[in-house]
Amino acid sequence: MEDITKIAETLKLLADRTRLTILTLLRERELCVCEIVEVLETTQPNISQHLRKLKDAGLVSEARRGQWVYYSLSLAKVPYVQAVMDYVPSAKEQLDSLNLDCTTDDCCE
Amino acid sequence: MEDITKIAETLKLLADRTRLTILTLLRERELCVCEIVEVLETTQPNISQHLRKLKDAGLVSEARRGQWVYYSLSLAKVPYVQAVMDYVPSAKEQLDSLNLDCTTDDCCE
DNA sequence: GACTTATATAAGCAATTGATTATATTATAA
DNA sequence: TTATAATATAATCAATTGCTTATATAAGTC
Repeated sequence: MEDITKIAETLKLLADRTRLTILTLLRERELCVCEIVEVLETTQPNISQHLRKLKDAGLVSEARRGQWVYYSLSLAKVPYVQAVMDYVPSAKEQLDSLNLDCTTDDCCE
Repeated sequence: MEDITKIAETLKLLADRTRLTILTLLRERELCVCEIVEVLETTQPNISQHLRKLKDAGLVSEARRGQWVYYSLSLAKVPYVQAVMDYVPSAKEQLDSLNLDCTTDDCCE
């Protein structure tokens, strides 16, 4: 079992509205940075920096495809994070509205 | 299900080594402030302030008995906190050493 | 090549946080 | 009532944090 200091450290990553929402969005499907930026209505560097922290902790993984970098959840090794996520309400609706925009704006391809 | 902002807010309370340790200690049994101070080797106001935050969030409850105020876990209404706690290693040994001291020092009676 | 789009990194800053020290409150004991 | 022990609160401060703006890198397009 993980050390308590390490657990507290990891929980800090969840204990932020923006990052917790990012993880919740990624539960639906992998997303590129610009999609997350659009849904969360903030700046791109802000999201990139949050993603970096999540990646450093191993909570998400990235895959570049062309100009886009897609992020996806990787919670296999942190069961307590997965356990928390089970109690976070879905953000599916926010993603739906994103898709609508994309058909008109050709955002992210 | 709780709102994501509220969940992030509550997770902030767990995302601190001192507070997470306090909750872990309280999993063993209720403790008075001075016992927690002794185990965590910090100052009394520090612990009191952490306990206040945990109490305000409803994660612990207090019961005064004489000069002592005993704190205990109350996680019934926050299942995701309970879920996290299931992955935090026991702090039973730290409490054992506390008991030894008490027999000699008559700390907290 | 030059231009655009997507993303990352760096620097700066206001706000929050965890801790300390000092003081107040509450209860017990002499 | 005076003294002591347990706890709470207030003031202060250094460190951390989340965000913004500016700039750099990387990939695609013309």
